[in-house]
Amino acid sequence: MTNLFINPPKIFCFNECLWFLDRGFDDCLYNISDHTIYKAMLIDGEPVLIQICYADNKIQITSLNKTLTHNNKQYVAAYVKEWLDLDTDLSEFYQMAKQNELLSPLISCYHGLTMIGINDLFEALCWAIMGQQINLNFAYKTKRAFVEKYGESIHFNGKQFYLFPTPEKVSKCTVESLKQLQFSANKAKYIINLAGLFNNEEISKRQLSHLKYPDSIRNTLISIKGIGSWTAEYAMMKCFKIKSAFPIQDVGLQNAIKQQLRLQEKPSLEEIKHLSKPWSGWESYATLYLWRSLSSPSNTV
DNA sequence: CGCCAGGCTTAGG
DNA sequence: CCTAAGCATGGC
Repeated sequence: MTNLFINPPKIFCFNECLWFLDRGFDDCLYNISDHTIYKAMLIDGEPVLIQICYADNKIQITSLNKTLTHNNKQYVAAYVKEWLDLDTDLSEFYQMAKQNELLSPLISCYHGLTMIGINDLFEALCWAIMGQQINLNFAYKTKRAFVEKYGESIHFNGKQFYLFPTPEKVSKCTVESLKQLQFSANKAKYIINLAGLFNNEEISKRQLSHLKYPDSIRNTLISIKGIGSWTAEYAMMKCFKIKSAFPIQDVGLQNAIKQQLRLQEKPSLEEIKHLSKPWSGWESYATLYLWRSLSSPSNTV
């Protein structure tokens, strides 16, 4: 057991983050109970269970099954900062949002919500591919089946905590085996192919992080089969934390805008382009808050 | 049966 | 660059 503490950013609300994480979907890669997050992560190649809670205005992290060295602690702190986007100062976003018809109610309702991400690029891309064009409940169901079949896990206090399957493991899956988990044949192909690219180090987060412009990251991602612009923008938003990333064709975004503005029909691409002009530079956060608005309570503001 | 769900690929302008 | 068609799967 090792404890460490992180100071949250100025604009931050742990409870809003907890609520988002626990907003009604069955995510198999963390657990929430008693205002605490439990998540398995890899430290020095070894699965470790950490808990994250909030006390005395600090984020408190505890490793539950391993004593952490000084370097381990730094790694875990960096991991959590990245996961919860704690190095982003939201002042500028909030200032813009305050003057925006669509966003101003949302930043007051969900004040302090941050971009909870997916640190691992392979996981982010697989998850985005799994979620393409199907309802989210079903997407989480297939993700659980996949993770429980191919992912490592830690047993702790009578529960299993899972890690996302590695590219190495997934690259050896067959289309048939994934179809049994209710993947479509195409998605199975895309994910197995993607796993091969990661396994052969033809693609990595580190390599893409060095690219100078978001467009070059986007173009590299889109060149991979199964990754279109929605998936690329999703990964840029959730994994690279690029603030201007924007899955503009997202059907959830369309529904959120329709609901917020009480439109009869979903807004067209042109309407969304127009509405999103003021968000320039913060499109990813605008999308996050609109997605958040789709989950109860406070379905409409 | 029909329509929808946090789309993608391919073919053809 | 843009549009349309075809594809694929489960939930309601």
